[in-house]
Amino acid sequence: MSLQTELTATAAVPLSAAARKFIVHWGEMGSPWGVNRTVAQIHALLYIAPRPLTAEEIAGTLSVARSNVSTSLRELQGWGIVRVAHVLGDRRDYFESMRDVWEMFRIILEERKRREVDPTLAVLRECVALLDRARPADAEAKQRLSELLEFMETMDSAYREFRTLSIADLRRFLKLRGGMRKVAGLILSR
Amino acid sequence: MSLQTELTATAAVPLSAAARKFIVHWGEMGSPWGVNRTVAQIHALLYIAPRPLTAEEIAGTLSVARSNVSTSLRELQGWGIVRVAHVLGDRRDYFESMRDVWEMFRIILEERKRREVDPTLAVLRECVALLDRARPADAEAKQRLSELLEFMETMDSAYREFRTLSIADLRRFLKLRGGMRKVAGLILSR
DNA sequence: CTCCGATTTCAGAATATACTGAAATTACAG
DNA sequence: CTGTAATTTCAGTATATTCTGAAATCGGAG
Repeated sequence: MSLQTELTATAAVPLSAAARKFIVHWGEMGSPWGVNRTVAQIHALLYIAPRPLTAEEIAGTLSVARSNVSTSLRELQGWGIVRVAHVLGDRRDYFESMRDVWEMFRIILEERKRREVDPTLAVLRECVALLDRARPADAEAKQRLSELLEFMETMDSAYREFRTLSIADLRRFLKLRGGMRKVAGLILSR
Repeated sequence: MSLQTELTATAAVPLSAAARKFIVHWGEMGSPWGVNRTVAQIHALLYIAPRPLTAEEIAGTLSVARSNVSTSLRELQGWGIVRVAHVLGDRRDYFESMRDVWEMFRIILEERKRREVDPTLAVLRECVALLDRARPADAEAKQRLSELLEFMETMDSAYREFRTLSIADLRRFLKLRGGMRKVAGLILSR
């Protein structure tokens, strides 16, 4: 028997009231972001945990099936915001969340763009191409889809540039009070 | 019997292949954005339609129940991107989508901030306040939640400023090639 | 190779969400 | 007020998603 297991049947990590509140809320906010409750709760737990946790501990703390934890951890690893760590002399996998919120934000943005924006751009291009040789009755649809495509392409390019900024620069820029005003003054009104 | 009704049992609007492709795709993209398929499809249909449509026509075109259309239209009106229009001498409600993609983008961003970001900020503030008088064991959680709160507050302020720009300025800014580089050069490296 | 703890897979159960159709309500014409 | 088209509400049904627990797989120790 490993040193850590002792006689705990369900190895739950103790949580303060604040920690519980945060985990529950993060779980509820998951849906609009396209991740289910358990995945979001596990992420919340790992984010505030003072040390990496085993799947067993996560299951015990959140009261969900061990198998569910396994699947959810795989998804979080797929997003690239959770990774495996190991403890010397312990065969079990320990999991820890990325700490840097700015980096996490960037990764999630990138991933969502890949999954949602890129396929939509592809479809819009196809549709506009199809409508180029269409009847006059489809003129309105063509106009609308072209505008939508142009909008999304503008956003996409802006995002690509924004992505080239270092986290440090991005942070400094967003923290500037009156930053947007300055941008408007310096760059726009030429 | 009104002039428009004639003998059509299910009043469907004819759709080109491109239009169908767009509507189907937009419906699939709905989930990650927190709206269900029908709502997203109705929005897509109204967006490309050359004229306002009745609920009946929408139901016929998309093959969904009339009552479902009613509920979904209500939701779209709640988001503020669809509105009712009327035709002289016709009692029925006609529905049309907002046309300006930039304005639609702004409205959706605003609404999502209100529904997702604001409540999370409130919870994080509560949690950090609770952890201020907590045991040393919770030091890590406090640190993590403080950082997350600071990050979200920075984003929130940046968004508030960004919101003060006119659509025209915003558009010009995002369309600037090398815009981000210029911002970095002019504002950041002081 | 065998054993055993750790992990993953997956079929079925539980739950949540979306949708339908009938009934109720609304609102306008006559 | 009465009749009727238009719309909304809502209880029940259908569908989709999430979760569980048992079984299979993995992988290292001996």
